[in-house]
Amino acid sequence: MATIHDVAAMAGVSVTTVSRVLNNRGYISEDTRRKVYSCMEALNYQPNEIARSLLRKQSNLIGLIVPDVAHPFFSELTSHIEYYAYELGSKVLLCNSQLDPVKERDYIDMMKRNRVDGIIMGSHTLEVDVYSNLKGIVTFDRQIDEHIPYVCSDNYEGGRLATRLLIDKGCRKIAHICGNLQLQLLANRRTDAFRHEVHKHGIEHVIIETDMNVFDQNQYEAYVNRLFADHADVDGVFATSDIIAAFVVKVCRKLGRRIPEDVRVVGYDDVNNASWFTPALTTVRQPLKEMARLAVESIRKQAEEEAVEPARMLPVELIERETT
Amino acid sequence: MATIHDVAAMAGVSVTTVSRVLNNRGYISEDTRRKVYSCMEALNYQPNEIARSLLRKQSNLIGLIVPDVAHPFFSELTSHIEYYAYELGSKVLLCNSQLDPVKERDYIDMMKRNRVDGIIMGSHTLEVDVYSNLKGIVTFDRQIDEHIPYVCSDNYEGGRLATRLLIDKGCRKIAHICGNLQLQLLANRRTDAFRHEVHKHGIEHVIIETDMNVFDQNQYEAYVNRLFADHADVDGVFATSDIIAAFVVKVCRKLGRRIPEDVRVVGYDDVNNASWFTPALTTVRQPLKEMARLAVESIRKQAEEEAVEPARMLPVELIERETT
DNA sequence: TTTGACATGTCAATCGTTTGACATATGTTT
DNA sequence: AAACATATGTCAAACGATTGACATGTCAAA
Repeated sequence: MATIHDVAAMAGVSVTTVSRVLNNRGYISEDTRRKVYSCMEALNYQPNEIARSLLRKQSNLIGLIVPDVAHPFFSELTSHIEYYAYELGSKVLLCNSQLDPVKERDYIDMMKRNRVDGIIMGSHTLEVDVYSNLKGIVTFDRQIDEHIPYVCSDNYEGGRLATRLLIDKGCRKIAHICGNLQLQLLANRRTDAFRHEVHKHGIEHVIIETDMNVFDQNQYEAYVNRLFADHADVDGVFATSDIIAAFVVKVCRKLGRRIPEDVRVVGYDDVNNASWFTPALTTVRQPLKEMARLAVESIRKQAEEEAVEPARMLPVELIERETT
Repeated sequence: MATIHDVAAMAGVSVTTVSRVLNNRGYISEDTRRKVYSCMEALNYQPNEIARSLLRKQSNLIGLIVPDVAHPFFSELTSHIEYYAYELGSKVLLCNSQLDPVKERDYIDMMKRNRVDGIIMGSHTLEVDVYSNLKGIVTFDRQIDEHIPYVCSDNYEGGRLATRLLIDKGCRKIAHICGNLQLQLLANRRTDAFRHEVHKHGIEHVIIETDMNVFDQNQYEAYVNRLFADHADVDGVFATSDIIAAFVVKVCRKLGRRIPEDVRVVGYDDVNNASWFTPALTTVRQPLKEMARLAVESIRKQAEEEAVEPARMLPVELIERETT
């Protein structure tokens, strides 16, 4: 690969001059500017960003850690983050933690070694101290401690809306399938809201806590099968993700229960999938794109040492489709 | 951030010594080794990979360009690529081209500037010369020219299997929905196979060419609606992706056609989605994970200047589920 | 004639790390 | 005593680019 020296040599000028045209500083005549540009073209010169990063102490790299990009929720999130990073002239370094603490820690260290401008955590299994000593960080729907900014949506309201919809539609016994409540996720607020609503209205209910293992989808089916085996009279299900909801629909169909006549189902997230499904899924929409925007913005601000809001919570929206 | 000098100063040794323990070269006593490690720990030292990359002329970065990670096919591909990159100690730089030639070109230049070890192209809209002058490159299901290695699956066989299944099940009029045939995609072999089979058996058929615009999913629905409006007697559909197939199912349901009794549907790819759908989709499975492995391996080989196979084609498999 | 804008050059330091060449010890074997 | 392995140090160059300081021009305006 050609270096700035090669360009200078070919154009018959000094490297300082080339650098000057490259960075638009000092005086440069139109003549040399053109000459330099044409030499860069001829040599297929691309300034070495690695050298620049070293000098500037800025990599323009944003690290993104998610449990698995193959999961629709995270793939859509990733897509939006990439979009806003590109707008900023930054690049996205992608990592799947598989919720494996070893891999996650490894990735965080790797990112520190690569001097990323910041990390967006869509996953976390580790203790707080690992996250400190990072230029920038923001978590996604996860509150780790007061010093780490996060963006999330109004999980409590989402849980309330979903539960209320099922109650209003006349459900008598409602199941709620959620993730592992031991993990300190903000998503657990949905379960809080579910509990509150269901008690307020005196509705019979059951809560199923899954391992939230994103990767072994067969497990979901087993959970749902068990649910209907143990509680044949369930006529409403509020699942904490659209994928789980899809499995509920699948199992119901196998069991011969009609949706929404016999069982009503509400998902969560409103991933693209939700609208492709037949029947189309009723769900609670998170403003994913806007959340991604705020996350990237937070990293940018931290990199530029501007002040950042420690927490951003965005509104959710109930999307009624065919499963209720 | 602490540098190797800080570590050396704290440990009371020279930077050369620290570098020696870091890279395991030369003689080092157990004593100093321990001392150096504990100082690194205390200072939270992480060797600056940027400086290393500059010296080694190797970034350990693999660039991945896809149309959009939000698309299930590409998100699964990305996930597998990330997996194998991690195994190699490489990192994945993710780019969505949105099939926008400007953005794609911009990204390729960016990757050259960042001296990636290679690019995996899951998308391509550009002329060949842009791809040359790259350390490593491999395309995914796309044959650009003889000098650019690619990995793909047996598209012709996939098309044949899907078409034959519909014929064998007794379909009289089969529709095939494919992408833009102007783009030089290997996926077009599926259409070739469809044409061949359908002629061989004298089956009535119709081919719908879409813009393959991954992002505007409403378009798919419109295409499918038009299909059934124009050809009410279609009783078999072979769609070139599972997502399109999902829309076929959706529209059929709206139109009151039963699946598989009235219309049989075969998708393509076997993305995770396909098995979540109700009814579960019959589809042609591409060995995505293995394809990802080969792509990453090809980049690694190119970076290490080993010889690479110019083309790798993997077998596909017909997965019969509930839509046929 | 002096001043100042314009144009380019030379030189050296800096970013953080690696590496080879070479020096200088202290031990341990022959 | 010579030879050698072990352990560490000093020094400098290299990777590719940026930048500030300063020099040296030319040319036009005051």
